[in-house]
Amino acid sequence: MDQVKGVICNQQQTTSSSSSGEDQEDTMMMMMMMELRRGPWTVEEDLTLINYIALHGEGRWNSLARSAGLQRTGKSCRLRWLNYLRPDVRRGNITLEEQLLILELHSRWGNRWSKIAQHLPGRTDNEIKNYWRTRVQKHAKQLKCDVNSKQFQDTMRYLWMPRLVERIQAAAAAAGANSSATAPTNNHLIINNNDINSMVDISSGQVMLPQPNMAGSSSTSLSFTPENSSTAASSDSFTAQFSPVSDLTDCYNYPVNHSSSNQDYTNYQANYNNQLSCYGYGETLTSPTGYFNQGLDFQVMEQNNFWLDGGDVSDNLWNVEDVWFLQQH
DNA sequence: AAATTTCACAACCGCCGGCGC
DNA sequence: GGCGCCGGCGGTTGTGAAATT
Repeated sequence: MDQVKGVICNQQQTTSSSSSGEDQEDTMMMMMMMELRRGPWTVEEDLTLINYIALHGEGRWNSLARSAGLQRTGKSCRLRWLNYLRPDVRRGNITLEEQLLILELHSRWGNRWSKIAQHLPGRTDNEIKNYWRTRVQKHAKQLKCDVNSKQFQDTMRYLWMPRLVERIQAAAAAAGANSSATAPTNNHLIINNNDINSMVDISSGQVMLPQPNMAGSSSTSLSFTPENSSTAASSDSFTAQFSPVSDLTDCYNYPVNHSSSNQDYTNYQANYNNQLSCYGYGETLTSPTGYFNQGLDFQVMEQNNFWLDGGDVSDNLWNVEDVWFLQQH
């Protein structure tokens, strides 16, 4: 494993790059003078870094690297510490709650990974960025649309995110006191995932998010309304609602399997229309761009074969609705 | 079983802004 | 105000593991 392919960098690869500024020259200088290592960190290097920071604290990364005797750039040390070695860093198993947060915050702020990461304690911008690229963009690719396109963003907002909320609540209800989310009490579902202290209001469908660096003293609500769609949002503070799950569960639970009939889906769609109209989504099933007003091409859906029965959690959130949603363009 | 492809994620790169001198 | 250093950020790449052919 930790084979040192940490190539001792001499003049490597710089020839073709556009020698932009001092960063590169400085780095090259340092590398030539100190034979700086690159690539995967070894256990010994990790321990050295951990021990040094334990004794002297972090910061001043370039001098830290030198003082600790690490043949790494300060940047490399900083990155290794922040993304991997820090005691409070959490890796892997991005929860449903975290996925919901990521989707919402990304729709709001775009690729502001560090800003998004501030709302996911223990998660690094790097991990969120990787999650986005490997999971979300993968689905955009499967659905043959651009991840930044309006229809994909609306698909996330009006289909995927409500589904996530439903799953979070279903999981909480099923698991009860043993789950990562406590059973609903007083119409509130507390998502108490060690680091994530979010709250879903059962009756209103609100998700309350903790503000960063405020120790849960205030919160932020997620929005799923057209008024607050990705194009409209601008404020860091937001409050709005998605449809209460208790009323829309059936919609999201449409049986996505191959035996579903056209009539089933038509009924389902009508139901969805009715439900949404109850919550201010308009006369018919609407999105800001009106995708829901179109007909349905089951043949195309069958051909696309998006009835997923496996894969990770996020995979399961994509189904016939998404394809249909996107087919409307 | 071997080869190939895909996935996940750690690490690097270049750019930029803040800050001290 | 200019300069250099440092650190943060977002984009990209490299690579081992897992899945597929």
